[in-house]
Order: sequence, then structure tokens, then C-alpha cells
Amino acid sequence: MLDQRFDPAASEAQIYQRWEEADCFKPSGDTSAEAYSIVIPPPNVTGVLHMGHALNNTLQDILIRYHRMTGKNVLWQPGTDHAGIATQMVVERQMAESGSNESRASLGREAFVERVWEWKEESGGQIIGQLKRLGASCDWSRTAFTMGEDGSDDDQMVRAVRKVFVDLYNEGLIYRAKRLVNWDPHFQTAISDLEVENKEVAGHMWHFKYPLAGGATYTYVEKDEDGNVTLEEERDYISIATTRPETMLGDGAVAVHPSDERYAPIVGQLCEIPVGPKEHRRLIPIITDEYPDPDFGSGAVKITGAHDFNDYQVAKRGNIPMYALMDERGTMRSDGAPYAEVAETAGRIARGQESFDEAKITAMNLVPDEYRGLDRFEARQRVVTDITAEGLAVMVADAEGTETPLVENKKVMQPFGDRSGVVIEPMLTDQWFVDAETLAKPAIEAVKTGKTRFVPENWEKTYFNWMENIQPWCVSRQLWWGHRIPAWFGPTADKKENGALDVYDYQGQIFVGESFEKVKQLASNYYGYPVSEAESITELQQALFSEENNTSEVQAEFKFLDLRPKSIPLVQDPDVLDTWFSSGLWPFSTQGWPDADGNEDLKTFFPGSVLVTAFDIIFFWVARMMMQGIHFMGEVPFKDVYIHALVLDEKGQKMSKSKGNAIDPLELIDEYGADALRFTMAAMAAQGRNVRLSKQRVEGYRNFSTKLWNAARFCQMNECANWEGALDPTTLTQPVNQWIVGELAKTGAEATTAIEEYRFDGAAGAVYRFIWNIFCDWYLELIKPLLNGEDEEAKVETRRTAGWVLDEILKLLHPFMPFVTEALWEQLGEDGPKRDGFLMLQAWPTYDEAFENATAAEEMDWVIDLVTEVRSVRADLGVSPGSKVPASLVNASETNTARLERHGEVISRLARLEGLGVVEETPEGAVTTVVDEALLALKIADIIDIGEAKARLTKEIAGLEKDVTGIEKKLGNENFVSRAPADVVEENRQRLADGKVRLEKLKGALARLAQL
RNA sequence: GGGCGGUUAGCUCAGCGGUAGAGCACUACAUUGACAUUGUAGGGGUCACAGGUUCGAUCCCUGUACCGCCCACCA
Repeated sequence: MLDQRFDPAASEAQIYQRWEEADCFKPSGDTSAEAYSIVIPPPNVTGVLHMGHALNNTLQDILIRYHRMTGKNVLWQPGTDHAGIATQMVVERQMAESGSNESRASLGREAFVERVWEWKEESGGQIIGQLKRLGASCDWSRTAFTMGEDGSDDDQMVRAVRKVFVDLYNEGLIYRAKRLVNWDPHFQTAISDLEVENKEVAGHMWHFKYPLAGGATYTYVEKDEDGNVTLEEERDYISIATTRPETMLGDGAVAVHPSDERYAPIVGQLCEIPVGPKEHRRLIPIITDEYPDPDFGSGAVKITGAHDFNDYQVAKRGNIPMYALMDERGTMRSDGAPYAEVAETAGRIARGQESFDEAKITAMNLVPDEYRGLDRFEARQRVVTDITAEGLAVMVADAEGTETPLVENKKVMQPFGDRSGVVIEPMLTDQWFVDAETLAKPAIEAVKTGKTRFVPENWEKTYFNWMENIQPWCVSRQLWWGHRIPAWFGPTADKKENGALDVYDYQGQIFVGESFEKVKQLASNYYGYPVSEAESITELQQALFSEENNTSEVQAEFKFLDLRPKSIPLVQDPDVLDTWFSSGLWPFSTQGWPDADGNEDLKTFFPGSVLVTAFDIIFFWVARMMMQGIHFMGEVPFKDVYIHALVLDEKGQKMSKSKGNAIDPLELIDEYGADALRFTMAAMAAQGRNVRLSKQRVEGYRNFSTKLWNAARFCQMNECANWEGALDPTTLTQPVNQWIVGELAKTGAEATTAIEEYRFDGAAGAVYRFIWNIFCDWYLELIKPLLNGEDEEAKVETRRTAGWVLDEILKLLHPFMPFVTEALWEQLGEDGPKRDGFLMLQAWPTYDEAFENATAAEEMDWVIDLVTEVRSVRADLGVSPGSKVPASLVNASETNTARLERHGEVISRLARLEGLGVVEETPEGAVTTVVDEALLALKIADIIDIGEAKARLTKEIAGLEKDVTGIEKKLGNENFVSRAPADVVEENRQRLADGKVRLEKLKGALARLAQL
């Protein structure tokens, strides 16, 4: 006998364990069956399950369980992501909080990475355990990790990443370049555009005067739209607006639009940056460029190529030097020569008296001595203060004529690191870039031609928009935790005819290969000398300088001539790859690529059937998988991309720990069970919307599972449970049984279609309604008389049908509520013939047309309508619920007379009636109502308020009259009759006829009431 | 500035060219009879606004207003 209710806390883990031990999650291996595969979006290895995961993985598990039941060879590929920045951050924070003196720096690279591996081993199982609690039926024996087992050279995952890097490099699709990139001063690494969040913050716009060189002046003229002069004055300066005064120190020019007549007289002249020691004021040229907007601000823009993305473009176009001002922590540089000296050089460059190259500019630190080492925001304040003190701020007069510096308070968009939260600084650095534009082209094409389909479709637009405007992808990170870039730097060297080398710098030459062994070959061919691996530049320097190697004279710094070294030292790039670089390979790297022996799985399970993810990582992940998948596999990585909503709190806010509004899915599982949470996720997963989660909703679905449990309990008590074999609907004789199997078939079809179309809410809703509103509310009530009756044949048939329908219900509900359904499947099976294995491995139900019996459906609808009508009348007229009311059906048709004979007992029972039969005359003292063609008479006139009964009828008549009038009007409209589809017209005629008949009867009933 | 989406019952949301729906909440009644994590009945909506297309619009089109989100370089 089943317990009173299902206890998720006690059962779920145990059921899960038995599935797992029985290898239920593994692919069937039946290669004759269609393959169905999904790769899990790998959660951060050290992460914890949040509501987004709960939704994401519930939907995947529904698909996986459904397709597994349909007999496919199903793989749900699990795994975790090493999550470079996030994990490194966690471990660093732990060390800081532990109170020990250890830090990343103190440990050094090797020990620190070792520590992260330890942390991965320690906490990496947590999220997987949590996914198991949710019921995720992944094949855990294949659990993958984006860094492989141990990150060693021969690890398959590592080899996959290296091969991709090397191949792309050799194809010219990965290159190293000095570019302006987003720099995170907190983590001290470059990050990609996507990892930057632009936020609007309160800022200021300062206006400063850049005096013309040598006190030159010009006539500044402003005109309105009609060309009338509105301002004309002599000026000895050009006015500049900036939100970032500290970057003035690195200005290389002032730019104006070529069409801007105001500044035409001074284009080509020099002006002075109004900051820094007076005696070393730096001069910069006034140039023209298309970039400045003459209508914005003063129309003149300072150009700081090394600290602003727009300025960078202008500087590149105009060959303007880009002076870097900050170090990797975002503080003002304090390296290099004293300011006076550097400013002098810069001056000569500006006047065209000295040539320059990239290396030279990079080495120049133009931060005045007194600002060196300052934090960038502190420096900003100092610059503003100093300029203002000198009277070079643009002044504005108030109403009383008092002049104050012009400082506009305005909202400015500022870039923040999505992980660090600090202001991102554009920095000129050497980084590795992927030519995303080239890779994007076939990825765009694949979606255009439908090889990959977005569901819902509208996300294609988002995808196209981003892909068509894609920028080079910066893939190098100055972190320690991640895939080390397989590139080695060696000295730039010329080979001389005598076989000796002239070496010009330490690491100008790049060798890319999958291992040092391969690179060694490349490099020794290149140099004509053996090569060795050095740990660092220092080591490399020492090697080059060492006596035994250096047979030459050192002519100048960085130059070694006539070198005949025993070996040439190479240093591996210290940087690691962007996490998404390896995540992008996930669909095939998890299937054994690039190894030949991995190809069976690869053939079977690649491409994936569908990728299930939220829209916030379309760019980060989906796009990258598309690009890398198509490039390396020659095929799209998945056929469908199902984009689901974000989980928000009840108020529609994004859940986050910091806001404190996060609901922990594990707490919900503890409280209501995984099934309830899963069903909530499915029911709320309407396409293209956000999911607002409330506990109440989860509680409601927990109640649903209890409802099912009790229905099963009822079946069990009545010996309905667990009958063997299939059910042949054509052998059924009882209308109620014929009807329920038809309703079940409809539900099955509805649920199946909905799942196939990724309408999880539709599928969940269909099953929910069938179970609660049809099976429990009606069917179980309707069969009670049969189960308790004398007719043995009918009893057997009913037990059999009820038990069979219940089993079918368990199958249909299983993908949504795997635990309670599996528990019922098992426990119901205990009394009868043994179950044929786990529910989760049963075949998904399909039903042919024989299950639908229209006659039985009409009959049972009539029964239900009749009962409902009586209940409604009774409730409205205040008849006490317990009392039995004498009732009869007046002038019923033959059909309904027969129906009443069959179902009179159950109708009487459900509607609390007695003496129910068919009569020809309306009995005395009866209140009547209309059911179908007949009048239903209830002998309650003496116990109710006649006024209320009248009111009830009057209201119904009024409503019906409104309907009838509306339809009459419609049918009176010639255009409607002639243009509307025939079936719609016919339907309306029928409704009108039915309505009129009913109306007449209701009016008759009201008249009769009036006589009482 | 560009793009996407939303506006339907008190709340959260489905629906979608032809009778406006669900869950929760609310109201009334019901308790030995599978289930109070329950049952029965009920109240509640000019489907944001304005035009248009159509025999017919909550649904399609155009515009307006608010509300979200994403992308974007205005110093």
C-alpha cells in the first residue's frame, strides 16, 4: 500500500542512485536507432547551482528523457568549464580570506595553478551533485572538463585546444598584434568586448583651453544656420571638452572636422597641452579628421590614441603618436626617463624634427613627475585642479556676472569589467586575436540557410546583428588559470653567410606549435641552431649573454652579433586563452576530437540535436561554437538552438546574490521536491519571455504531485494498478472507459507535439489538465459506482482501464516529474506482475485513432454537463450540499433517456439526486433548468428562495439573449454570409438554433417558477 | 542612436482572425468514505490608446504612449 503521500526528501536520492547504478543514463548504443544528443552548457567547475541552471537543465532533461523514451540513442553530455577569471578570482579571494599570508604572487605561477587544481578537485563535484538532485539524466561517466583531466600536454582536451589554435594560426586566422584592448586593471588582463559592461554613470565634462603655440591668435567666428555671424572674437586658444582630463597628458593632436570653418585658420598649427610643468609644455598639432562632429561641444577633439577607441582610429589614420600613460594596474606610469627629457623628445616629434616608431613611443612616459604613480582617478582630479588654477579652464558667467569654470554634470557611458566591476581602461598591448570576421561568414550562412535554426526564431536577428558586425576577438588573457597559449617567443635573428647569427631582440620571433617538441623543430630549422626552452626572459637573457654562447662583441643593447650559440632559448607565451576559446569547441572536444579513436562518438553524437541556453550567452558561446564548429568540423555543431528565458524574481528583477533576491533552487528542492521545481520551470518556460519565479507556484505543483499520488493510491486500493500488457480500446464496453482512453490519447498527442516544438509550457499544461481536471475530477469519480458495483465484467474492464491509464499518465508525466512517477511505477508494481524495468526506459506512448470514440465522448460530456448544471443550480439556490434532491428529466430524447439509464446512478451520486428518471410532465414544485434538449426538474421549490431562482434564470436568459441577438445580427449581415467561410456560417446558424431552443425552454422555466 | 520584446482578471502569465483562458489570490459552501498539499460553486476583463485592413480584430498593418532588455565611439 502506498504511503499517505510522496516524500521527495526520502525518495529522490535513492531513486536517482538506482537509475545511475543501472546505467540508465548511458546511450542505448543502438546504432540503428536515430541518435539524439545535447551537450550541457558547462557550468563553472567551482560554481553552485542557481535558478538559471535549474531552468536550463530541467528543459534539457525533459528533452533528453522524452527522446530516450521514444527509443533514440540518446546522449546528454555533461561537464564543467574551467571559467578562467571566475575561478582564479575565487581561489585568490579564498587565500585572502584565509588569513594566511599567501597570495597569487607569493605562490608563483606553478604553485598557484596547483592550488586551483586542488580547489577544482575539492569543489568540482558540488555542482554535479546538485544537477543530480535536480534529476538530470546526464551520462556522468563521460563528464568532461574544458581543461581536461590535469591540463597536461597529452590530455585530449588540451590537444584539441592547441590544435585549434595552431591550425587557425597557420591559416592566418589567429595573429598577434599591438592593439588597443579593454584592460581590466583589477585582474590585470585584457578582456574581450563582451566582458565589458557599459553603464551610464554620473560624470563631468570639463572644458579647457589649449593655447596656440607662441601666443598666436586667430579670429574665431560662429554662425547660425542662416550664415549670420553670432560670435566673433580674437582667440589665442582652441577649446576642448573632455570627460577624462587625465588622458590629456597623452594627447598626440587636436582634431577638427575638415569642413569646420571656425578652425580652418589654425589647422596645421601647434597648440599647447595646458598641463604639466610650465617650462616643458608639450605642443601638439591641430589636424583634420572626419571623426569630430562640428555640432558637438566645441567641435574640436583631443586625440589620445593610447586611451580611447575612437582616438585610436584617428591616430592611426593621421600617424599620430599614441602615448601610453598607465601601467597594468591603471595607475599613472612611473617608469622611464624623467618627464622633462621625454617631453622634449615628444616636442621634437610633434614638430616633425624627429622620427618615431612604435617601440620608441611605447617607451616614452609622458606623465609629469608629480603625477607619476598616482591612481588614474586621483590624477584626473589633480589635472583639473592644476589647469583651473592656471586659468586655462573655459569660464562661464552666471546671472550676476561671476565667472566659474565650465563643468557640465552629465551622464556618461563608462565601461566596467563584468567580473571585477572596476572601470575598464583602453590599453595598448600585444595580444592574440582571432579573425572573427572570416569565421563568422559561414556561421551566418548556416543560420540563413536553416542548417541551424533558432527557436524562437526572432533570436536569429540578434545573432545576425552581432555576427555581421563582429570585431577581432582578443583571446589572450594575462591570467594563470587556463589553457596556456601554445606559442613560443625566440630572438629575432639574421643568419649570416658564415653561419653565425646576428640577434636583435629577445623575443621578436614567434613559433606556434602544439607542443614544445614541434616548436623546437620549427625553430631550429629557422635558426639553424638547436633550441631549448627557457622559463623566462631572464633566463633567455642569461643564455644569450653567457660566455659559452656569446662569442661575439655586444655592439649595443639588444644586439648580439656573430653569435654561434649551442642552443637558442625560447620562452613560452605566459598568457592563457579566453575561457570561451575552449568552450567554443565543446560540442566536438567532448566527443574525443581530435583523436581518431574518438570518432565513433563524434560520428554518432555530432552535430548535436539541439543546444539549450539562455539568450545572454548567444554571443559568448553559441556564436563561438558555430564559428569554431563549422571551421573545424565542416558542419554546424547543432541543428536547433533553443533559447529560453532568464529566471527573474517575483518583481521581475534579475536574481543575484548581491541584491539578495536570489532563490536557491536547492532550498526549493528540499522544501517541495525536485519534481515540483522542475514542473514549475517547464510550466513557466513560455517562449521568449522571462520567468518570474514565486514559491507559491512551486508549492502548487508540489500539490499537483500529491494529487497524482493520491489518485494512484485510490487506484491501488481498488485493485486497478498494474495490469499487464497493452490495452485494446476496441474491446471496451463502458462509455466512461471508452471516453477516458480517448481523452488520454488527445493529451498524449498534444504533449508530444508540444515537446517536439519546444513548447514546454504547453506540454506541461496538457498533462496537468488531463491528470487533475479530467482523470481525477471526473474519471475517478465516475467509475466509483462501477468499482463498487455488481457487474463483474464491467468492474474488471474498469480496473484494467483505470490502471492502464494511470500507467500511461506516469509515462507522459515522467520527463517533467521523473521522481514521483518512477516511485509510483515501482510501488504500484509491487502488488502485481513485475514491471518491465524502470519507468524512465519505457516507450513513450503513442495512440492510434481507435482510442478516440466520439459517441462515448459525447455521452460523457452530456453526463458531465448534467452534473455540473445540477451542482450550479444547487449552489446558487443555497440547497444544502449534503441533501438529496428528488429530480427528473422532462421530455428527454431517446438518446438521452438511454444515457440516463446507463449513468443515472453515478449522476445521482455526483449531483446528490434521488429518484432520477425520465418523465413527460414537469412535476409539481419543481425548479427547472435546461440540459441539452431536455428540462431538468429539481423538486426544491419548497426549500429555496423562489426569488433567487428567478434571478438566476433571468440572468441566464439575459446572457443568452445577448448572444442570440449578436448571432442574429451577424447572420443578417449579407457580407458575412457571402464572404465568411461556409463552416463558420454553418456553425453560427447551429449556435443560433441551439440558443433559441434553449432560450425558449429557459423562458418556460421562468414562467413556471412565477406560478409557484 | 539602432534592434528586440512587452502592455489581456487583484497578481503572474497563456492564447490569437469568428463564443476571452489558466494558476494563485478573493467570496460562499462542504470534512468518516484516494486526496484539506482537498472538493463544489461563484465574482472579476472596453484584451494600453488611436487609426487602417477585413463580412468580422484582443489577434494582422500603421502610428502614439508608457515599461523592459540587448547593442552602439559622441569627445
